[in-house]
Amino acid sequence: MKISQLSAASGVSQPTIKLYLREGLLPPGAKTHANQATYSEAHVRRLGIIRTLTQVGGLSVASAKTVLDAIDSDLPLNWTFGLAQRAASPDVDGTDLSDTDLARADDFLAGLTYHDGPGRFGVAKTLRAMAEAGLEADGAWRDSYRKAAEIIGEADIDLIDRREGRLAKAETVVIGTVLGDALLAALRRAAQEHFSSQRYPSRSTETAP
Amino acid sequence: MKISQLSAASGVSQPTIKLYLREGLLPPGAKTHANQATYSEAHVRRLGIIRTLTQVGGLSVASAKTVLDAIDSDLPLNWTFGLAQRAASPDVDGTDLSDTDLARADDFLAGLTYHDGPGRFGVAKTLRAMAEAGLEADGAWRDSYRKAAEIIGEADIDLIDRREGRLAKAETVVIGTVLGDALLAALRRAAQEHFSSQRYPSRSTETAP
DNA sequence: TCATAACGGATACTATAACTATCTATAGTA
DNA sequence: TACTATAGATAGTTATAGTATCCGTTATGA
Repeated sequence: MKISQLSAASGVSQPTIKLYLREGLLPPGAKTHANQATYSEAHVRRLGIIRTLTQVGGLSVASAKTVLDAIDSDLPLNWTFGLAQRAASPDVDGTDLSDTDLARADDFLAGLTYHDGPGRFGVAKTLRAMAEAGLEADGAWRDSYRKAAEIIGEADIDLIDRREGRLAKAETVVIGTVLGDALLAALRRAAQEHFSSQRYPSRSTETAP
Repeated sequence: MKISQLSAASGVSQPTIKLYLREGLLPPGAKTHANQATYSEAHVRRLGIIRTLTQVGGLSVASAKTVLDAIDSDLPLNWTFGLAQRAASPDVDGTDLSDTDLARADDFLAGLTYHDGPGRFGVAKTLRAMAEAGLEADGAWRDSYRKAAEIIGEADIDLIDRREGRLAKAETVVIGTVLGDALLAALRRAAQEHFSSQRYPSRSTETAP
């Protein structure tokens, strides 16, 4: 398969494919000459994953590269997990978080063991932003969110457990981490619409401009 | 309060404040002369919300403007809801979704009434991406996600119900929609870490590079 | 009061990211 | 042989977010 066919098969333009080759997201084709190479079905599939990560998951090209590298590597699975979480969570380091911020997060996470990482830091950062924005979340709301997160987190781990082989597990980790966020956000919107229209039936058919 | 004090009080640089004024995100100060104006505490608060939406929520300046306009307007609350959902959900229109895509989404959403909008379309889009990426989600995982979304969606509506007055409700809708996504994603990571380390205790202290 | 600093507002500039276009020498092809 | 396609390098484009500079005017304090 030549690059024109790869472009046609994947729906990605030739210059963009060349970009991904340059940046190392896509492995080079098999060289037949100094300026000829052939590509395989694996390249088509890889391009699909790249577009999924960048278009649906909203990852930058650089972030997509790090998680793709993690899939290909033979790093322990929990490292891949951490890399995927970090790639999908913009700029989450512990700096600029005060003890108060972390205490608020740990309080919210009551019942969950926590470690330094995207989860704890992200919760701390978001709760601080909510407090600053004047959105005081009451206990009932917080309990619902924690309960929902527990259900999902366990389901995610179960799903990975059910995969066989490191590559399948790693792909599930990466795709699941990135697309799970998007799916959850969309489901949340659908559920909001459901309960909103259930509670205010008269308005249920109105839509925003 | 002059612009230098507004900058100091909000932590936003003067040129950036001028940018937000130009773009209409921040209302102009009270003019005292042709080239003098004074700003209030409301401007400080507004800047906080703008930074929250753009920095934590990841909204573009243009998207932030639309939801801020929605807070200020006297549109029905469910319109504000829709606008906030749309602003926080990049490019979710129904085009490019096939009947198959929508059927898959509706199947997933079983039990929830659904309408055309960011929720249904986003679910359809994400599930299609998962299928293309070869991540087949089994029934147990799907049930967990739907259950979690129901818990959260109802909690969100309850929280809004408990607010008094249109402005408070509208602010809760906007901040809650945008920051709720971020909080949920972070909680999910924390829960994944929790169950992962519970299940594989030997690896629990390792961290990704 | 008058020199200097700060102001509002307009304009121009910079940085980054993600593509896109063009160029060159070479290889396949009709 | 003529002509298109190719790999790879280089340069250009677009959009977004923020920064810097300039201008004439206003405030301020020694």
